[in-house]
Amino acid sequence: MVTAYDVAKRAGVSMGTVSRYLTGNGYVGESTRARIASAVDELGYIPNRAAASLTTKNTGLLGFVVSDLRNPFTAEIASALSRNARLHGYGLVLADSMNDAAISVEAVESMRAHGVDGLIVTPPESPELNEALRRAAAVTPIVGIGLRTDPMVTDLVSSDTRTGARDAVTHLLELGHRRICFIGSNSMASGRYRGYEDALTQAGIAVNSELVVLGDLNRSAGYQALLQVMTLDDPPTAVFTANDAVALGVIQAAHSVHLDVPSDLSVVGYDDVDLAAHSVPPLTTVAQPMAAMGQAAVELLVKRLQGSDRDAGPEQIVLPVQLIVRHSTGPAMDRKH
Amino acid sequence: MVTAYDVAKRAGVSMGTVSRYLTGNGYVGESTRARIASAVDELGYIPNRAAASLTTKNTGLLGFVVSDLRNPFTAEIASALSRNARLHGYGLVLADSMNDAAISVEAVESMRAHGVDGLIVTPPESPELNEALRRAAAVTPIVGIGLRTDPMVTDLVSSDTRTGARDAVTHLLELGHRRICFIGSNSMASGRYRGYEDALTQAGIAVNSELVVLGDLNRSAGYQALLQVMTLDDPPTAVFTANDAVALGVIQAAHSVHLDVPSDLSVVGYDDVDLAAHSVPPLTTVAQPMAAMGQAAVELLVKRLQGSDRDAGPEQIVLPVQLIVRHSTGPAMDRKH
DNA sequence: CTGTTAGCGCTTTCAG
DNA sequence: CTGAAAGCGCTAACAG
Repeated sequence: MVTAYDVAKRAGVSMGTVSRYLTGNGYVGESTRARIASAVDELGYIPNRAAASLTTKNTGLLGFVVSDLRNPFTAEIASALSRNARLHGYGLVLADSMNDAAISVEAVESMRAHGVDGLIVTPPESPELNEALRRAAAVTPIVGIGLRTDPMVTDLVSSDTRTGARDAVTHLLELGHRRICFIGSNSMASGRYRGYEDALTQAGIAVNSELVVLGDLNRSAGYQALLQVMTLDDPPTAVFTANDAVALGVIQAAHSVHLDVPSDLSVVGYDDVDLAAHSVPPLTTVAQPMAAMGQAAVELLVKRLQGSDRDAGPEQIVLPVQLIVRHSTGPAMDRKH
Repeated sequence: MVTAYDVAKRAGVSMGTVSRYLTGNGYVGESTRARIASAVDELGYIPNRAAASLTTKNTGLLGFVVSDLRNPFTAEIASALSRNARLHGYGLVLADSMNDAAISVEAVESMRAHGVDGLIVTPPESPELNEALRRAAAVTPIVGIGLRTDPMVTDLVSSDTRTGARDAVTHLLELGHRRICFIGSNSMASGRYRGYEDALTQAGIAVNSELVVLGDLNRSAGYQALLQVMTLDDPPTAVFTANDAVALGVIQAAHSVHLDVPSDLSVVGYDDVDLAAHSVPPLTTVAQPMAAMGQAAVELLVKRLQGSDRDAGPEQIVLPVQLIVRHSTGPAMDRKH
């Protein structure tokens, strides 16, 4: 292995000088600089960051504990993180927890052992993880992406779900829909539900609990939910769902009962997964700015790492979301005939 | 920061003993062991692997330079790598090159600087990368996933593309198709094309160059290609494409000219991307064993790292591929009427 | 079974 | 502007 010492010897200088050259701390004469430079590449020298970290206390590594890499959503965030970490001179250590709390905790510890300078985490799902993060936060800046941790020990990057949902429902309202169904997860406190309420309220329409169905967030849940609401005396003409999977299930259910989307029923999803653009009809949905979220997360972390606000209180960044109108939504039809 | 020294002090032993306890090398008495154990967790001690690496020469880190994380394909491999690395006690450093050769090279160097014990790389696309890998290979075991590097310096994990393609075409043949079109990329040397040839030859059918169209591997290329072959005097009744995107384009084109899939035209794709299961009709396609490939890559690397065959010649693992029959293929129809 | 003692490769004072 | 020297946290002989 070629070390800084070898470089020093070859360039005829001391190790201290080589180090100053490499780190950019302290002066190095013009000609010395040149000699070191050529020694470096003649030898193919690559500095050992682990050794450096021993004195500098940082490894140049950022950790990312991701809930599920196979989700295109988080994969895109991971991609953005990799890119932005690189742009700031950091490497990225990745651990896919596959939605398993125990693995997440293990991953956080492992990353601490590897001395990551900062940590990025997507949806902290469990008390144990929260606890592990709390411990880690004492040593290392952490930023969460997406959901908020319970005791909010970390910085947070999220998107403006509530506004996104409001926009989606407003879009439906503007198309003339009045009976708009919400199919979502169990939390009425979710931004998606609140945005739905906001839009209706703003339009002077009361929320009708018959039109709100809460359950799992997958295709079959959407399928069932739609069949259920269509049995109402006065069924909805549009539905807003908490995610695209549900929306796709809704569309499928609609077809199964010979309802055309969008002429008989408009549906808007949430997330803009890959599938959304290719469903039939292509899905109107709300896209989260994944790349921007990844970038914001890295920048937040780097600011903590390099800035003076190392110990400032938790910060939160909320990014705007975008309604993407495709072909699953259309004008409300008069149900009379 | 709490160090091994603190633990030693608290447990009333020497650092050497703590080290032996931690690494498992050498004997540590029962009671001593217990005292160290409690000191460790009272203090919340986490060993510093970077420091350890200084003497052990390994960091417990595996590097993964991925061609494009947003491809569900490689994302799944990344997920498998993360999982298997963890199972073997390694962390995973990830760099998404976004198909950029310069970034790939930079990533390889960065990983060397971080001292990864081994490197995993998906499709080495450029001469520069090949060169960087060649340099790195002198120091670190490398395994490629997918394509082969030009001078084959690295171990390789791939899937049996040729057989997969042959199976796909044979499936079409068994359905009675005789005029089967191949839509693929520019390389006739590709396994996919060769598998197509194999199957036809085996069935005693000559390859008809009219039915082979080579070009880009995306949706619109597939769309165009189909339109083109359908203008032949005797158009194909089935098409085998080099990937799912192309297949989806083909289906779209078929619909646009009022051809029903599969009754008028059968189509089979390659890759089994997420979309494939959800297209209309769901796509018959060939799935690569991504998870198995990730696992094989890690195991190959770990074997090099821990085994005695550190310097054995390059090894190659070819994993079997699986034809997934869905609904885009059906019996050949007589074109007479 | 356990303590002592050299380093590992690099950064960082501190003198020159 | 540059050299010398003292560690950083840990492991690996080597004695005992």
